Amino acid sequence: MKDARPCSIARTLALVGEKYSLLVLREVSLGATRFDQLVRNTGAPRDVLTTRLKRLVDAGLLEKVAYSEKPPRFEYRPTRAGLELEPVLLTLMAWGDRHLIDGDRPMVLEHFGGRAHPGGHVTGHELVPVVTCAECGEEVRHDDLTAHPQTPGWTVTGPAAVREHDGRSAR
Amino acid sequence: MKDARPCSIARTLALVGEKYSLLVLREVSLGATRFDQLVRNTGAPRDVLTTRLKRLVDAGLLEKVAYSEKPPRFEYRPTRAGLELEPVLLTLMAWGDRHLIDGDRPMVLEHFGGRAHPGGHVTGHELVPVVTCAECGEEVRHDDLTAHPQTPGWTVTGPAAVREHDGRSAR
DNA sequence: TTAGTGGGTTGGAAATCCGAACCCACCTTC
DNA sequence: GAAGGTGGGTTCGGATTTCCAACCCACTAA
Repeated sequence: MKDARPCSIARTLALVGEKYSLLVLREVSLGATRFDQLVRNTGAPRDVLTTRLKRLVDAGLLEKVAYSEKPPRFEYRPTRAGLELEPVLLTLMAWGDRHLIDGDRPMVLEHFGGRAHPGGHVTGHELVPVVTCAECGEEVRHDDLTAHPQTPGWTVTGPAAVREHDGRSAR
Repeated sequence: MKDARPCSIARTLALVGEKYSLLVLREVSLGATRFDQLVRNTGAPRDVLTTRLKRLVDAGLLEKVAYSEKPPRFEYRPTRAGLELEPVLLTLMAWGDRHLIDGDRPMVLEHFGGRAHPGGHVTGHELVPVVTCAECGEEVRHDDLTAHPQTPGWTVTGPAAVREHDGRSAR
């Protein structure tokens, strides 16, 4: 990855884009925080898992917490930053559910939103994740976006073209 | 990846989780659809890019459209399914902007939402992507989720644990 | 004619991934 | 107290992938 467009997507992927990294985060989010659980549930080879865990801990996405001395044993808990990657996992899962699944989905997420009625039955509903804009509250559609690269020399040219500092429009 | 938890995240990543694949989708979403643009903007080696493009076309995320005969030249346009991965890109970018950036963000997305006033000035605002639940409209928080694996033998055990087959509700 | 461009393909070196085996400390059961 | 099991790794050699530079071919422009 020599000199590509400077981009937060690329930088994030440099951190968690290696094989198994996001699956590890999925598992710790689900509560499987121990080494052998991670081996079983992600399918990663043990040595690969070791290096992934090291990397994620160093990056501050996981923390290594001892749950036993003698023998020293650790679990890997997601930090706040790690949990904040959950939206990525949710959108990946939603896409896979929509495009890759033949029959039933392999996992259903139940969402307890809408300020649970105090005292009443607390009932959830199925989660249907959608990306919206915090500013205006609307669902984000591709055609409503315009990209403004901040680095000179890395303009965009397509339908989402930037119309910068010169009267004529791009393309 | 032998036998791991059956999961749409894993299946989606098996498709687009290889190095550069998501960057390719970023670029075609931005309008850079030609081979050498993709080489420049993603930083991928040309041969790797060739195999990635082949894979994405086969999977139906891109379509190869001729824009010149003699010599035959193609561009790679995102299909609807490909564009539907944009939420993944947006959440990755949002995370990187929040956690990885020292100074200014490398790219700002302008959102034209809220049903543009017909005739008036069409002004956008900065996009702040948030994952919400289409069912109840609320922002999705980790603690509001409960996972229900559908495959026997792949239960979850953590704070998002499943509470199956016993009447009491979660939380 | 010479140079340049778009879109690849090829070859060898470098990095990564993989599975299995091994290790060690502890706990339990016979 | 020997035998086996478990949790958490490390080490090994070999199989894949990735990388990068060089090359190729068809065409266009100067």
